[in-house]
Amino acid sequence: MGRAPCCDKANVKRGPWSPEEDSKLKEYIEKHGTGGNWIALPQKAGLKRCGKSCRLRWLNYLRPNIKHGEFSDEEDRIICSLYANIGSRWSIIAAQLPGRTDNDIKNYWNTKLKRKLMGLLPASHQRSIAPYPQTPPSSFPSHSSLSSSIYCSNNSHYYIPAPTVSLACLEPMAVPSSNYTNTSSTTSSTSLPFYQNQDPLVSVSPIQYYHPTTDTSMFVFGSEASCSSSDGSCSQVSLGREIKQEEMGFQNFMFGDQHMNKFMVGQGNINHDHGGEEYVNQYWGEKPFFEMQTALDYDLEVIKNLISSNSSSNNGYSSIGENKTVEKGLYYNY
DNA sequence: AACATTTGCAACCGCTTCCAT
DNA sequence: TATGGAAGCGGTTGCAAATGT
Repeated sequence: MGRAPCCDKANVKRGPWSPEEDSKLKEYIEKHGTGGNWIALPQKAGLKRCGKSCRLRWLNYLRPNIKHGEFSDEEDRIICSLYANIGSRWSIIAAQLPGRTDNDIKNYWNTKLKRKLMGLLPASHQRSIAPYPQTPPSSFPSHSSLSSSIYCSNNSHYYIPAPTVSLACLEPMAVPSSNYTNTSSTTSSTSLPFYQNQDPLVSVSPIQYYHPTTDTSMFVFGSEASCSSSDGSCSQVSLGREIKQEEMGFQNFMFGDQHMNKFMVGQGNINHDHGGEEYVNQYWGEKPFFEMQTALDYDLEVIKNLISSNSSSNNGYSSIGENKTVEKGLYYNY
């Protein structure tokens, strides 16, 4: 039993909008607003269109201050940077580009920008990037939710994309410091004054923590899970995507250590109410941490990897063994 | 000039999320 | 807490225009 259709498909007009329809819709919304109900709007406006179609037409074409035409270099840069960090979250990307719609950006990316980027790397640089193996190396955490298509290989170094965020808006926050200053799995005090990035844009990205005294940064994918579903599984968001996990308090993380020039990815339990900290599936990468941030080279590598991993998967969704699903270049355990 | 292919983009489809009840 | 309906979102499709042969 599928869901009921949003409108009577047989009695609604489809296809391109006529100028008359446009002016009817525009006139109605300018006079009455949407009323918060797109389904009822077409009838009130005298249009034989589906409410969803009206909404799309208004948002993507008719609403004021819509910008059409060429994208600037600055817009290109913003799109690339955000795509590298959050993937195809077009609505979020669009929110950073005034006047641009998610549809516009998506079309621009798929038809122009992606190709432009794929041809942008100079040949010498392209040769320096080792082809990404289909599967992670054996040293890579076998049960980690961070795996094949997110990690990048560059010679013997493996790393995952880090968010390119500023340290400008940070709020104090207590986070575990074990395994962050020490590679051993022994726990340590959590009193270090880390600061959590509060930028709403970054809230869908790995959370960045910063320790001002030691001038070190740490990125954590996901958040402490709170279990509420009846089947005992948990949901949390990492990179804006949902991760379900069976064990309470487990989260996926990447610790970057600027002093050691190393980083670590893995999973851990930092739920202090349930037995403190425990880290599993650790993997220490040898890519200097600072190299993972902000450089355009880095973004291009990530983007290239994302593009190729997306195009090689089945519409971005393909099964990789039991309980694992590739989604837009990442796969998770659940 | 005619036809084939490619490109660009508007619109649609269906799934997920949100929110009121 | 569960449920249903509407909005939001991202992927895909269809088609006209542009370009190539």
